[in-house]
Amino acid sequence: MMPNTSAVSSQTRLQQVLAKLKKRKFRITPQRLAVLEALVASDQHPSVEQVYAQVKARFPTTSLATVYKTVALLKEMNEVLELGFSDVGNRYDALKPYPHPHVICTRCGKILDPELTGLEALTEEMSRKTGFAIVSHRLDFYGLCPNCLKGT
Amino acid sequence: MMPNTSAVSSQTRLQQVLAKLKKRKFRITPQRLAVLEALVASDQHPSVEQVYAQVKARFPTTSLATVYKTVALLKEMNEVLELGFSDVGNRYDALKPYPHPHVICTRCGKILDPELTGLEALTEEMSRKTGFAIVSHRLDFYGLCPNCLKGT
DNA sequence: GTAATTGCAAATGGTTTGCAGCATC
DNA sequence: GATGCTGCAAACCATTTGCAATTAC
Repeated sequence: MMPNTSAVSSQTRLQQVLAKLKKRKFRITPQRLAVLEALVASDQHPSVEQVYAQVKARFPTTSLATVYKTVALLKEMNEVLELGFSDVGNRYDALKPYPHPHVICTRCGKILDPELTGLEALTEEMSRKTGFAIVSHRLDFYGLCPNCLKGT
Repeated sequence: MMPNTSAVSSQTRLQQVLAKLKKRKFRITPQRLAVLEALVASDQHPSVEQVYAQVKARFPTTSLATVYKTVALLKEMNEVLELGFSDVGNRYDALKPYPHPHVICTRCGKILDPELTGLEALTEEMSRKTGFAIVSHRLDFYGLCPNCLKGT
């Protein structure tokens, strides 16, 4: 089954995840809610530290460990996508928690999630040439965004 | 300029890198040579620990730090490609030290480096849709290899 | 001979864990 | 009220670093 790839507002997405947490009988603590809201607030794939900073602004006693634990929980529920970068550490995407292509500007760090029609064909080519049954992928492009290109 | 993507024997590749090290006046120590040979001996993208184990078999006094330092040097010279995986840590490819697609079997860990003709078109589509000037990428597929599929 | 490299041990940084006390349901 | 969650501090693990001794050139 294909994931729903249409754009979802962060409000809707928040409600979606809250419903799944409740269904699985996890408690909705203020800290969890704040972590979730921070995750869902940005399409720029925030780091744990960035989430922590936002959460701490509202709940100053929150610990980093709690943020990590919440992220781990969401990861386990497949409600957040973890993107590991060897240079810049882990980033998270709670808006589109399924594999999808990224373009990352190596100058300003901006990230876009374009829809690529050619990806399906590429997966098919891969499968045909290797005999693998493909279940997932990771696809990131690196380069300069239009804005940073101007200043070159 | 496109990198030379044709298959290179590990012997040839070893000589290539040694020549570049000499040209840049880096010393060819026994430890470095052993690290390089271990890196080039496998197309399975070894970890630092795996390289270390091989090197230690021949030079028991070698330290892990030396392996890390050599790998860092090669990375800086663009003679090894670092592949970070959030679950399994960093892996290295000294045979094809430029971005290229991988398929990874999630059961047995086997890695293949197929040539995909559709990748160029996909990069072009990405560039056209976002206005980015693409300079690099990371593309990994995950699934089950033919062998592991049989035992399913 | 000299400057680079090694090997050790200590430091680092991101992430995880154990556990006592607290808060959600 | 019971169970799950939080926050703290310590533990972890891969990687990096400082430095004195060694070695390639």
